[in-house]
Amino acid sequence: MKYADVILPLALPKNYTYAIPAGMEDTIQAGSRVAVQLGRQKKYAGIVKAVHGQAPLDYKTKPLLDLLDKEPVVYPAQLSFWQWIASYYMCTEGEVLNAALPAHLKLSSETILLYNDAFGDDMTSLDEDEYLIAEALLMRKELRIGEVQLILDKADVYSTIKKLIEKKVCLVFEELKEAYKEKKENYVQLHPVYEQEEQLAALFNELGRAPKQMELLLAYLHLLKTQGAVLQSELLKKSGASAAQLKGLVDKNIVWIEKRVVDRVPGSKAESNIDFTLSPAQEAALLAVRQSFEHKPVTLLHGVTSSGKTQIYVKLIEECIATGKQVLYLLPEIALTAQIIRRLQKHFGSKIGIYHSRFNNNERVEIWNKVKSGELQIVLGARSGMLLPFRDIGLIILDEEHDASYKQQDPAPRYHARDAAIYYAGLFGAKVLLGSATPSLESYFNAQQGKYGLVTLEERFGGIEMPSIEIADIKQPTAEKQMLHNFTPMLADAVKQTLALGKQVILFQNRRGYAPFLLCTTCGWIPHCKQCDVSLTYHRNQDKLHCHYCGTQYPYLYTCAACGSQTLIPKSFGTEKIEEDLQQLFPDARIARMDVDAVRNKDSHNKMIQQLEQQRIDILVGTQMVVKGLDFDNVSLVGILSADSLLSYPDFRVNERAFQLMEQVSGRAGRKKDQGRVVIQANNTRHPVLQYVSLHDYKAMYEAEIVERQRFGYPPFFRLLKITIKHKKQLVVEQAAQILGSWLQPHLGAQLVGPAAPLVSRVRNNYLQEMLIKLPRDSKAIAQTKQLLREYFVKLQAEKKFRSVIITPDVDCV
DNA sequence: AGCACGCCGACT
DNA sequence: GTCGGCGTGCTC
Repeated sequence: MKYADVILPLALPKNYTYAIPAGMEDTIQAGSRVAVQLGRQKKYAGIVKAVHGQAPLDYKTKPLLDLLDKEPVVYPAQLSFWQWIASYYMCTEGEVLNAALPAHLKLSSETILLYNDAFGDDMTSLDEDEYLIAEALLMRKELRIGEVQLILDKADVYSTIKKLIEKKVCLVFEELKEAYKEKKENYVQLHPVYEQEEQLAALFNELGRAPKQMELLLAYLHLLKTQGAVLQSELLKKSGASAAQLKGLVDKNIVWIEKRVVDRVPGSKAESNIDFTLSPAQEAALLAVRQSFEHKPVTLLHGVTSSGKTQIYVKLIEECIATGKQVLYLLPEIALTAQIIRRLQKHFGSKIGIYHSRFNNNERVEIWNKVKSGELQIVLGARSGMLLPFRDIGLIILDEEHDASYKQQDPAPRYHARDAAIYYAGLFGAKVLLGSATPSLESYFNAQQGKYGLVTLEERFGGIEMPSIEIADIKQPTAEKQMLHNFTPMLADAVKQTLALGKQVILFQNRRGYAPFLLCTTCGWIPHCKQCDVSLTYHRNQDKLHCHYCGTQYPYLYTCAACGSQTLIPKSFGTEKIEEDLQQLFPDARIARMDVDAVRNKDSHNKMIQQLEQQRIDILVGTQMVVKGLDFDNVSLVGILSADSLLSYPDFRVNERAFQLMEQVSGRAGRKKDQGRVVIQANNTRHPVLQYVSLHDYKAMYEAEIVERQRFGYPPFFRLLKITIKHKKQLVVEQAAQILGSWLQPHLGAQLVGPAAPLVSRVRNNYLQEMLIKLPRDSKAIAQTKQLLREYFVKLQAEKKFRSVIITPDVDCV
C-alpha cells in the first residue's frame, strides 16, 4: 500500500496522509494535485508533498479521491521552497500553498442541498424553518449553504439541515468543481475541398446568385490570407455580414464553425526598435556584475537614480535565456507600471510574462502553466511572482531591493521576497542581482562584508546631473506669517517658475485624506475610531472621517463629544488639503492627486500616468505612490511638503527609510537634458538625514546609521522576530503576553524586548501586545529559538484561558 | 477554513 | 422547557 502526504490549503499544523487507491499508484507523485476528503463531507484539492509506503500508526487513512491533472502542478524544487518558507517564517505549509497557488487551482467543495423526490409533498411533519427550506427546494431544485442562510436569515443553519436530512426531505452532496475554464472562441474554417483552385472557382460561380454570401466569402478569404486563422466575431465585424448570412455558408457546408481554445494572455510580438545600447559606465558595470557572479551568487548593484540599471538587467536577461534558463525580474507592485511593462514586452515579445495582482484568476492559471512548461522564459512580477513554478531558473533580478513592500505583512506567509529569492536561487544554483539607488542597510552591509558582490554605478545615464536639493525652512516663514497655506515661499516660487517654463511638478506628502485628525480647540479632544486606538482622518471629498486601520467611515463631527462645544478644527494636512491649496495658489494649473483613494478603481492609476506622460497634468500631488515607476522627462521640480513627518516615526529604521524615500522622489526630477530641482520643506532643517539627501550621499548615511544599529543591537547585526498577541479582552492579552514573556525571559535575557502594548494598541476591537526578539546572526541558534517559540506557543494555547488568543510571529519584521 | 458538539442565556 | 448563540475541538 502506498500513501501520500498532502498539503491542504488550510492553516493545519501538519500535513495529512491519505492512502493511494490501487490503480493510482503509478500516476500520483510529489507535486500532483489531488482531491481528498477532509472531515465528514468537505472535499479539497491539495498538493502531494511526498509518496511513501509507511502506513500511519495512530489513525486510519482515507483514500485519495482523484488525481486532478495529468502532470504535477509544481516541481520538487517548489515543494522544498515551501517547506523552507514555512519553517523559516514560522507558518504552515498550507498557508504557503495558499499564497503560491492561483485561486483557481485551490478547490474546496460546496455543500449542495437537493430535494428528495421520494419524500413527496406532505409537509405537515415539518417545523417553520424546515418548511421554508423544503418549499424553496421544491421551487429551485438545489440550494447552497449561503442561500439557506439567506432564507432563514441566520448563520447557524446546520441543525435545520441535519433534521431535513433525517426526515429524508433532502439529500446533500459535495461538489468539487474545477474553477479554471479554458477560453474558447469560434473560428471559421473553410472546407478543405476549396483549397483547390478549380473547386474554389466553381464555388464562386455557384454563389453568383447569392451576392451577400459571396461578399462574406471574399472577406473570409482576405482575413485568412492576412491572419492565418479567422475569428467568427472578427469576420462578421469586418464584413458587416449578419450571423444568418454566415449560417447560410455553414448550411451549404462551405465553411464550418470550430470552437478553439485560446490564450487569455497572448504574448506580444517583439519589436527590436528599442535602443538598449549601454554607455561606457553601464558597460563597465555589466562586466563587473558578470565577474562578481563568478564567485558570488548574490550581487548588489548600487546605481544612482536614472543610472539606467534596467539596460544592464536587459543584457543579463538576454545572456541568461540564451543558456536556456528562466529569469525572474521582481519589482515592487507600484513600480510595475504600464511604462516598464510596455518597454520590456516590446523588447522580449512573447518570451516575457507579467504577473501581478491585476490579473484575474483564469489568467493567473495560464501564466502559471506557461512558467511551468518553460514557454515563458522571463517573468516580470511583484513579490508573489517568486512563488511561480519555475522549471529551471538561472537569474533573479530584484529591483528596488530596499523596498519594504517586498516583505509580506498579512496574511502568513510573512516572507521577504529578497531573502526568499536568495534561498530559492540556491536551490537552482541561480544568480541573484539586487538593484537599488538606495540599498537597504542589510544588503549594503552584506556587500561590505563580502557576502554579496558589490557593483557601483555612479553616473546617471546620458550624463545628466543629480538634481539640486534645497531645504526650505518652515519655521521662519511661519513666524513671519509668510506661509501660503502649507507652502513656504521658496516652494511656492519654485512651482510658479516651473509652471511658467511649461514643465511639470510632483509633490509628495505621506498622508492621504484632508487632515490626519480633528481637534477640539476648547478641550483638546480628538475623535477616535470606535474599534481601534487611532485618531480619525478627515476626508473632505466624502465629508467623512475614516479609520485608516479598519476602514470604518464615520459622518463628519461638528460637536465635540467631550465638551459639547462646536470648536472642532482639522489639524495637520494630507494630500487632499495640498490639492485644495494648489487650486487656490495656482488656479490655472491642471492638478491631479495620486493616492489609494484617488486610484481605487482598477485603471485610474495607469490613466493618471498616461495623462502625466502626455503633459495633461501640470502638478501631481501624491503619497508613496509617486515615488516609484514614474519616469517622465518633463518633470523638473519635486517638492516634499513635510520632511519632519518622515523623520519622526518611532522606528529604528526611520532615518534609512526617510533617506530612501527622499532620494527616490528626488530621482523623479530632471531626467533628460536639464538638471532637476528638489525643494524639501522642514521645521528641523538641520536633521542629518537632510544633509545626506542634499549631497546625495548614501555612503555617509550608511556609515552613520550602521554605528547606531550595532550599538542598539538591530539589523543587520541582529535579526528581529516580532510576536504579536491579539484578543478581544485587554486583560487576557496582557496576561498571555506576560506569561509568554516570563517563559522566554530565562532563555533570551536582554534579547527579549517587551511585552508591551504597541503604539496602536487596539485594532478592530482586538487588543494587542507585542514583543521583540533580537536574534544573533547564527542560523543554528535562530532555528533553535524558533523551535522554542513553537513549543511555548503550544503550551500557552493549551491553557484554557488563552485558547482564543491569536499569536502571530513575524520573522525579520519591518 | 468548515463543521459538529456542547454549554449557557432569553424567549414561548 | 427549548431555541439558538457562541466557544472549542477535530479534520489524515
